[in-house]
Amino acid sequence: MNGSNLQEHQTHLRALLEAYMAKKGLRSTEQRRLIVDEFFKAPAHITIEDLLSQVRAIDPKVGYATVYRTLKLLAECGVAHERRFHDGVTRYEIAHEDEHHDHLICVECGTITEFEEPAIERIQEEVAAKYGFSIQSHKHELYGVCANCRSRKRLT
Amino acid sequence: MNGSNLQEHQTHLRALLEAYMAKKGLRSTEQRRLIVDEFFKAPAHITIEDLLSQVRAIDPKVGYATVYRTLKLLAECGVAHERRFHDGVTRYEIAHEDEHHDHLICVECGTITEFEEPAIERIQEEVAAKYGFSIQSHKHELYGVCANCRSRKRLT
DNA sequence: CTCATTGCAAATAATTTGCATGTAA
DNA sequence: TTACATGCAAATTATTTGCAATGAG
Repeated sequence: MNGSNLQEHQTHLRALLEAYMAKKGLRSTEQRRLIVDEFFKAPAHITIEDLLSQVRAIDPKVGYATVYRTLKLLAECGVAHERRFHDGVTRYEIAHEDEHHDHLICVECGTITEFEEPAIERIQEEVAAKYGFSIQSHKHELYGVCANCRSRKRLT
Repeated sequence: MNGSNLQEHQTHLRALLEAYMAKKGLRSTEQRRLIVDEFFKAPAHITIEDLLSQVRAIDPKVGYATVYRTLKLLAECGVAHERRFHDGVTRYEIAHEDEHHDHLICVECGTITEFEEPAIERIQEEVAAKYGFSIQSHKHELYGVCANCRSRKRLT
């Protein structure tokens, strides 16, 4: 995805949010705008905790609950996805233009890498068809040791 | 897997547990025996809550924490696996003889179906290799609507 | 006897909610 | 003005832990 597509995609997501808020009679507040802006700038798979401190660097008065509620809102309207990996903390990720990606999670350093594999997607659909199941979403995570950690271990 | 293999497998798991307990100097108590027996009889993907009431039907004095600690123990020695699906509750599953299976989860009725797909396993390994990543475990869950719920919906 | 285990209750951790006050529209 | 939003603190939910009493080896 090139720069202008990224730009367009963000614009699209913001429009999605705006439409959802209009439909529900929700209001655009200073806090929400700030939280949303920071969320778009934040690294993928950010936690509420981390996003809160990023937000508080700009406005220290923002409360925990507001960030929670705003991210729930983003998740509801499809702008963000909630992800829970093995550490019991919910992480949020901007909705990708292409939703078909999964995760490699390093159990040593916690690094999360995304991958995409159309062949897996296709087989998933076959499996679902076999069971008469219609897929709405999926979660596919590989836990193990990343290349970095593996080479670090070989050195020690 | 036929009946005698199932039997053998259970025996194997019990031996695994016994060995682990011996190694760690842990004791075989009435509660642990009861909880483990009930766990083996319980449906797959049982919650602590449900297992506790199953256990309390036999011995009402057993505490929540004991079930927790016993299932943690089973998970540690590889007799059970902890699974967390989208509802925020930890579920436990008996370790299968064949570990390579994944889950279809119905978002309507909550039914969890297991599936096995060697082709996906193989591609996973290819993906991992591409990133220099060594897989220790994985989680692959398909969320959607099961055949039953789909036909029920068509009728209404 | 010794030390792991139990059951209870209290502690944590993550998240959610109630409510008085603030503020978009 | 009206009712949604905020920030705080308190409530919830799931899980974990401390500890005195109990019980296995």
